[in-house]
Amino acid sequence: MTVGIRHDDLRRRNRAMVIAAVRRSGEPSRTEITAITGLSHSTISAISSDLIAEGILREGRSEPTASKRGRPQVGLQLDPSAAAVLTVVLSLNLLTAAAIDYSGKVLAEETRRLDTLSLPREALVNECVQMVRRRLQDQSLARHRVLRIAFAVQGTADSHARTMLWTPITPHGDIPFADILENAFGIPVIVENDCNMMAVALRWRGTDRYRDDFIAVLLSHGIGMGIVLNGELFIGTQSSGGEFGHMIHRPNGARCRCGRHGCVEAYAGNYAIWRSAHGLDENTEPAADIPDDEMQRLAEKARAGVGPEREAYERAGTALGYSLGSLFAVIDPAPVTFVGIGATAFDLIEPALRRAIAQTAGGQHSNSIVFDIEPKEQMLIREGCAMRALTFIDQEIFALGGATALAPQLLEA
Amino acid sequence: MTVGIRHDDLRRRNRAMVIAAVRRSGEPSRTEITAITGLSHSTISAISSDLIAEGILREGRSEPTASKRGRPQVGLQLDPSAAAVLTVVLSLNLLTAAAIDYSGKVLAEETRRLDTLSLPREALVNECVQMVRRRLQDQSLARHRVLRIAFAVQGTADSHARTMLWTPITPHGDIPFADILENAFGIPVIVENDCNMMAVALRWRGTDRYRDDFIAVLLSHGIGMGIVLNGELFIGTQSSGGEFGHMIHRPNGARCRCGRHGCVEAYAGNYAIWRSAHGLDENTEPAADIPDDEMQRLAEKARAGVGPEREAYERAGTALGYSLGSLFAVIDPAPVTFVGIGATAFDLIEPALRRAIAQTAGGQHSNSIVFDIEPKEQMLIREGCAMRALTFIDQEIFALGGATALAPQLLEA
DNA sequence: AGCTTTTTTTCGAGCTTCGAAAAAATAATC
DNA sequence: GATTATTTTTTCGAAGCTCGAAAAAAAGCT
Repeated sequence: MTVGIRHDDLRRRNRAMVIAAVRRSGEPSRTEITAITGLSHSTISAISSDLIAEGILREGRSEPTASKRGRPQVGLQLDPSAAAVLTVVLSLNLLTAAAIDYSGKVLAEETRRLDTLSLPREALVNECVQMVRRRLQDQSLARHRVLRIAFAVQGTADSHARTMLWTPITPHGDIPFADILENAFGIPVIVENDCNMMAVALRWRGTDRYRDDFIAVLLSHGIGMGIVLNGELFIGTQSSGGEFGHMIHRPNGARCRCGRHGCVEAYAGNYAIWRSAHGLDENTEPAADIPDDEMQRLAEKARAGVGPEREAYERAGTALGYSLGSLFAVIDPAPVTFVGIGATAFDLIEPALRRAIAQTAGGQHSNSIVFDIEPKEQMLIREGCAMRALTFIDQEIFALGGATALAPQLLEA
Repeated sequence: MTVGIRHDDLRRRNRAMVIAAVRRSGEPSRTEITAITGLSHSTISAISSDLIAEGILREGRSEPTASKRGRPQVGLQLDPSAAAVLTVVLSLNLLTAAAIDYSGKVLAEETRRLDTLSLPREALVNECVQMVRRRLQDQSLARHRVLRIAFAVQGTADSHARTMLWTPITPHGDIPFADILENAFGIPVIVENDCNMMAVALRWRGTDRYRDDFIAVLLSHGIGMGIVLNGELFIGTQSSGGEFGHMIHRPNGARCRCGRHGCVEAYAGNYAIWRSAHGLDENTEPAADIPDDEMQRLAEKARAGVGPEREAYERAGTALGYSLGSLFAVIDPAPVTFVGIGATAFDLIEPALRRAIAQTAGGQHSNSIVFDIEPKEQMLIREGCAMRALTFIDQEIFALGGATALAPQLLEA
């Protein structure tokens, strides 16, 4: 806001605009880009011709748009071989990496089960480094230069997206994954919160209502949230990634994994539902991990009829409803996607959730609030990471123009 | 984000940048503006010479910066006669209007007491129109053209800042004040929430910690909030102006003025403290209005020793603490200024507030969170309105250049 | 084969910013 | 008091960008 626009910024910004238009629209013609960006035909022609010459865009081969009068439009698409990115997702007992080409297609992927809770710090770091090394040396990336690595983790990252500050999946904190991986491979790295990446992915999926303002809520062992406001990912002033799960539902209430009492998570996390369904006191120590099929069985029992299981899900719905409603009081209502294993039991949660939300200030139009379901969080997180890394390349590297002719990345460790 | 930058946008933006630099810095020299904006000397020279020729800026007369070697810097300041704005603030039983010159100085003001709760809709609207008419015809504005009117009201405005949707100060809602006043006077009008304007004012006061992220909380009959994030006023997706006062503190708790139960306001608003201090049930109907001196007396009693008054303030602090802490879980902690009559009793509220906030996720660094006090809300709201309207002129009118030579506004109704 | 329609490129004009040099205005020095 | 040094501000030509209009390209229609 405080810095002026220089003359050469202009080209950079407009190049970024054209690339963004292509990334968003699939295969727009130059004329369509003209309409999207509001720039003139001449400008779009000049910029896209540059981008094609630099190997960033290419003309689409297909010519399916028959039966129209004049010169046919020729669609522009991202050149898949212009670059590649790596995504790494670290979650409870699971490490996943994938190679993605510049157009966003998955080239290869790999998953490993780890006992993250008990693994020593060094071993955990080493697993990640080895995984990245294998992916980089894999032949799927032989013809690509990898320009970015996006690392997503459950928990909080610092505001510069360089260090994992805290996570519930291991007792070790303050791990500077960005520095570690950059030193090892010489490729820029960003560290991001998993729920934020879910939100980014939803935004790119392009559903109408997930454009400007929406929320992604992870219902898993813990509760997480990613928020998009005004079309941009909202990260708080310290980039903690929205600790929605630790909003206070009931002062001095049930015991939470975080050590405090009354958090939403202590009512709606897997362990909380499990604890409540088994009739345990709400101050019972949270279980470390509960397998997905165990939660599925719990949900089945709850669906079968009234009982402690049903009540546990209702309590979860109430906690989520009041907290979402309180959030909506400040943020204003927005569509919500529930992600993760808990989302498969949304039918059990929804009635109590809607009842609770209706009693809050943000719930005045409670019935018009839309909820969506997306059971598989892993894919969503990977998608978000990929888009995050790719748009970085678009804006910070390819928009510059001259700098495109970078030396090919070194793939040695 | 989706629209490209045209060549003529460049000048517009850089002109806006120069005007903003002058408005912010007081009386910067061209060289200082060069440093602030990052533009070249030549560009700043050209732009400021234009702005001076158009009567938007002028060279400062004072030359106090002695004792330096070379050619002395000559400061640039806003030309006070370039334009003027009107601010109108409507709050419980009070209507205030002020005329402000382009440099931000108050030219004249007027205050009227009204019984807003009982006044019919037509009469209320008429009071506002008459007030504006008197201000516009006043000779203090004889040599100024009024380019904007900013109308602040307790309650919610629509997202286009045109209609007052709902307010606690009168039973009438959906009053299109912007259209009414524009039709009457032919001057563009914006309708804003009072707490948002408090936040805008704090931002312009220029204290270091009120730059990028901070919160203004109005402690009055009701509880309101204005939030600035990333240096910009945050208004929710529907511009409801952050109904923080109606976050749920205790599900099914005390009765709130809004008809729901358990809202923060039902514990921390004037009526809630009064109700609690008098030992009334928490479901007792909220009082319509409580004079400031009555609240002062309550606070004195609470300071005198332990008793129901002291407890009432503690309950208020607890409610505010938990809610702020929950908000901080999502937004991340930020400095807070408490504004209004309740802020004068902050010494009574603070201990319980800090205790509560320390038990929430957002309160991990509870002791490092800074709280400030600003008892007089009226002045703050007026200041915010003025800056809002003035920056509108800066960006939407004066940044354009050619359009500056607008015909003088017609002052007739 | 010629005409119409639509997309894309080309080309000169008009702005804008920038860097370097010149001009302006003052303090320091001799 | 005249000269020199220093800092601010303006001037001027060069380079780059976008735009509109016109031309070129590539189809369908008659």
